Amino acid sequence: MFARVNVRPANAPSILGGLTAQHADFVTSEFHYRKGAEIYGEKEPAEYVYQVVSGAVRSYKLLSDGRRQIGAFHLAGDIFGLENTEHHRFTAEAVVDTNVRLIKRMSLERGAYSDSVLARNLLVMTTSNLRHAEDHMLLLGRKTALERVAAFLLEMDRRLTGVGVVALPMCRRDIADYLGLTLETVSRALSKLHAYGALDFLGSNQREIMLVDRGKLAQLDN
Amino acid sequence: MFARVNVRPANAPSILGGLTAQHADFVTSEFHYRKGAEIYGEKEPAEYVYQVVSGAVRSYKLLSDGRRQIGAFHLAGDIFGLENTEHHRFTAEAVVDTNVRLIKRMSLERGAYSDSVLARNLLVMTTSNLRHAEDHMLLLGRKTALERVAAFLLEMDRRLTGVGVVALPMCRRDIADYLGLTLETVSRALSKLHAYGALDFLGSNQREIMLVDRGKLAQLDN
DNA sequence: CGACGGGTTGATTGTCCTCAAAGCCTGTGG
DNA sequence: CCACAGGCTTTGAGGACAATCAACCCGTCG
Repeated sequence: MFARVNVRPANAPSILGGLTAQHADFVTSEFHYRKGAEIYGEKEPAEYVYQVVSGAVRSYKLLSDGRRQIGAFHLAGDIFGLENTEHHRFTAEAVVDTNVRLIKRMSLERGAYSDSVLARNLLVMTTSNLRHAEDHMLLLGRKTALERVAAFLLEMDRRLTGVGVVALPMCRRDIADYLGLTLETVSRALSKLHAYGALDFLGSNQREIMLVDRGKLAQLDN
Repeated sequence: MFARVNVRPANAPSILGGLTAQHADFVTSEFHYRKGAEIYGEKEPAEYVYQVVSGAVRSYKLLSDGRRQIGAFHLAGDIFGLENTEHHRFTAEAVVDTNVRLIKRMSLERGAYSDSVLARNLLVMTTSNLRHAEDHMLLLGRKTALERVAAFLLEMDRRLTGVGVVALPMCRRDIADYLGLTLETVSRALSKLHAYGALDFLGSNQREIMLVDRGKLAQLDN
């Protein structure tokens, strides 16, 4: 059968790997967060940097009336909470039960001064976040609902280590808030893609999706 | 009367200033681009980093059918084209007649290895771009047309050195493609804000806008 | 002058949102 | 073991906001 929980991906960044090797004292501890638990809040002082060991995390901003925009999902292996600012710019919550590794931010800053490789890695990670945000602006500003959902599935397919199957850790509402849509629109788009023959639903909870025809999805993705 | 062309802002980053002082050989030349001229294209090798001396630049991505998302406007003093990747991720064009200073990217990279201050500055600039993109995702994903236009005006008010007046260098279509709207919707929103008493039009071309009541705009901005 | 670029405004359309109902699965407690 | 509640999802009906299509205005420039 198919794994329900995401495992350590093959493409996990060597950044923290290298970091732990060279700077073992940076890694302070590992922590478990229950589904829905807040890891840090927007505007809180940024004391730590985090790496997802297992599970998934959502980073989001809120408007005053509760509208929510999820800026990114962090999956196993991903590093998040690296702000380079005094305060967090997002709220981070566990999407499902999640294990997280913590690194003290102060040590990273200090390290970056003395260690040009570490400095370079910080820049690479920040650039990678920037690239994702830039692509997501295009999606949010200019793509249709169907195109957004197709792009989302392809992104998750790439990032989750599914063996042909995308096992989404997040609910429809999370997907909607990531894509700038409503949960109903996401659901309708998925149904449409199913009818179109681009995907199949596997599990009983509709979160395991087999991408039957990636070509059809890619065509929608532009 | 009011200046029609943006002048060098007081808050221009000291980053490149310091850079030119310490690494004068990095600055290769200054260049003029006519209104509408392309400075570089998406996926072109990133050879240079740029700084706007006067004028304005738009950075955008296109979908295959021509839909356009402007990721950022670069105004006098701003640095752009700093990708940290081999290739540019946006196309950059002059919004109006624009003067631009060029810095060879290779020299920057080399400098960052030996010079930790320079490395730090690269990170700061990238982080600043990231923060802007993160805020813009919230706008594109979750704000209404009126809220987007209000936020846009406040951003331009902050960034342009207007003496009470925002002298927009870009046309309605550019604003629309920045805000994920159509030019008609932008125009309607501006008319609505005018009727609402939040702003006045000054010039004959409707691009000089006086923010009569920033409070009203800020309220819409959340 | 007449063409053109840029802007506004009106009428209509369409995509997505909102509101609502129902189904399914899981877990819990009698 | 079954009843039932709650979370999550799907689907339908109607409505709203922004897009589209279109007309017109204004200023500039050849």
